[in-house]
Amino acid sequence: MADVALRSGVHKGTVSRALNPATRDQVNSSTLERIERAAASLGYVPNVMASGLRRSLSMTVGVIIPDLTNPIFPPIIRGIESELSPRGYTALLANTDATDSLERAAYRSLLERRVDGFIVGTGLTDHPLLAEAAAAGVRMVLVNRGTSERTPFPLVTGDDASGIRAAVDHLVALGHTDLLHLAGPKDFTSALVRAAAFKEATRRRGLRGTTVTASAFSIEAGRAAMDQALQTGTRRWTAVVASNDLEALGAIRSLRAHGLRCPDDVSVVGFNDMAFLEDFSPPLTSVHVPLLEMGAEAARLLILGVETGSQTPVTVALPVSLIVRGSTAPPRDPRTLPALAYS
Amino acid sequence: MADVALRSGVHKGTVSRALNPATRDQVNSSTLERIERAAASLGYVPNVMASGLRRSLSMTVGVIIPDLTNPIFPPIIRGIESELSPRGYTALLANTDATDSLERAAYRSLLERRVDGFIVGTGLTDHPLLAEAAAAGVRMVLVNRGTSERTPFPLVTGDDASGIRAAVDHLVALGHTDLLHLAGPKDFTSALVRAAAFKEATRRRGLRGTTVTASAFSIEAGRAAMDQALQTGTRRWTAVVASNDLEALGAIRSLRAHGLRCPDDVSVVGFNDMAFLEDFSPPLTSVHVPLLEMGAEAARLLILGVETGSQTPVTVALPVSLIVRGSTAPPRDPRTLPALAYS
DNA sequence: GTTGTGATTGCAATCGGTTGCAACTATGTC
DNA sequence: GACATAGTTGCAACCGATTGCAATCACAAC
Repeated sequence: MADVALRSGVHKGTVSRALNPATRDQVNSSTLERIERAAASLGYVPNVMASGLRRSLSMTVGVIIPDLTNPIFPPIIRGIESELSPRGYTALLANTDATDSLERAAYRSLLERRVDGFIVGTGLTDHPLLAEAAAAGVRMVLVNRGTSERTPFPLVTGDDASGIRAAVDHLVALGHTDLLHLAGPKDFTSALVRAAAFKEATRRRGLRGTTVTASAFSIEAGRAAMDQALQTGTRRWTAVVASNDLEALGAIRSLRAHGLRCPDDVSVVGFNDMAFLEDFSPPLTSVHVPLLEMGAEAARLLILGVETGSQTPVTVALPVSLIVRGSTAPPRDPRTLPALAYS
Repeated sequence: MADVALRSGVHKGTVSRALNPATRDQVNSSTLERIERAAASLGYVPNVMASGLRRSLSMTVGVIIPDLTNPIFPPIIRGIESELSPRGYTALLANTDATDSLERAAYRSLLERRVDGFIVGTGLTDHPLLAEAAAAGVRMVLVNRGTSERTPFPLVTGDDASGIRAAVDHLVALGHTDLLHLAGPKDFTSALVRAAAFKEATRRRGLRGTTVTASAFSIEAGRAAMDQALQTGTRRWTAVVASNDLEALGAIRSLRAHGLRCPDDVSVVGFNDMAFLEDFSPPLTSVHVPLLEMGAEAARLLILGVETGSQTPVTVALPVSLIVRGSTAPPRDPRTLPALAYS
């Protein structure tokens, strides 16, 4: 910038004003043009760090998620980015593998970079970091999963309860009366909310509902939980509502290993409607969650908080919808169930 | 930091030395302890921007990709991050949608943030930005896809040619002698390399090989290209080697729409081995590319370049391997081909 | 001719660390 | 006791912008 000032024969303060859109009108148009020419010919690139240092603003947002390879996160992050980049913000990404130590490290590292705010998608129910952040006056928005306690931060999720209700209604309409819920780990609020909604929905409709809990939101955990469900005595349920698409996929693998077919023997509904579900075997019926929009809304909320300087802990529950594909069908006549099912 | 200095009764220069691991041994251990206590009690968080300003180092790396929701990128980025974060670097993410203007904007925006280097996964064959970056002395590593011209930047890819050869060999072993290559768009080098390898492999083995080119590396484009291939006269080929898993998926959709089954009527091989392929219908045989490792290697190369201050344009081709699943099988007797196939 | 007004521009402090250099202290050596 | 040496710490300039305040200037009004 000093070079530009020298080249155009003005003080660097004037250059600063000329190059900043907000103060551009304070400088004479002929000077402005001269400065702009000088800047262009010198290939001047402003230093956001220096500007940020002075204005204590970094124009960056920290995004903390457990694992980018979990298919729900890429769309969320794209959504976030779609709102950030037009406004000049950039996303700093950190994965935590849901590890407490990595999570602290990521938080700290982003804090050291003076991010203007955080978008957090880890969603562990109890989180000391949140209280800490709140106390420190950090701007933050929770996405996808909330926390058990009240937090001072806004939250953007899908409407979990209504998604589960839609899934149950769909199965009921097909003729199922005995359902299994493949719940997610208890330390995630989304899992808790969905499990509660399942209980409530089956009770209301007078259905039999059983629940098994997977140890993680993953294919492996879903499969293990399903294995367990299939090993305990006589199976009565004819359909499964999973808390997550990955668990649903694991469940289908387990069913297949036990000689049961989906949807012929057992119907399965997933949750999130991750990409490519229609190409799966069978194409998975799932609750569509507007992940992109979720990320975008979270980013909007965060920027609002950053720019107004205050946040209200609203909860935004985005509408979801059931996408019916090939993994759900009317139940078979129980008498024709294959023997293996009872093993 | 001034507060910490005040509190511990030393000069801020000393605090700086005490808190920096590299200069920590220059300060007396009792003073050090006093400073650390003061820092902790004050909740001091160093400002990386300020430090970066002085040292002209930002400890950040810009990652430019076309689209995070393309399933090959999340693993690559995880790989990158796994190398960056232990060394104190953070990734700044930017999507470009393969748009030239967005790409320039992303590059510029990251440059303004004074990233220490770039990892670029866009892979358009001709790229003015690369020449520009090279001229500006920017550190950069290309990942997944290279460029047609020689660039002064290192490149990390999978071994495309050997992957295609493995796919062809596998199909030959099954008894196929007439293959179709579903190529990727010509403006991506990976597509070009794979197409050339296909030509070469079929020629060497004395097979008939046809090529159709998809307009993008996507399901839709793959499907469209396949539709086209199926509409042109009599089909002789019995297997398809796609340039990419998404194209393969699109091809399978097209086949299905034309009343052809995979692998019964037509075998299909994908490329990249993206996640969840084994749950697809049919489970897709694909060339496994070590995406995580690719990202990690790119990050290592970049950090090396940043820290040594010089880069050599090496090309690292990571070994790939064919993962055989359910989408490939021996060809049917041509006479039993369903009539639809000839439509 | 004087004064007021608004538009430009210069000045210099500041943001929060880093670092070469100088100063000071304690210890050891002859 | 003088002096060299190593270990600590203070000093102050600097990184590259931003911005409140003051200075300057041109022009119009009186």
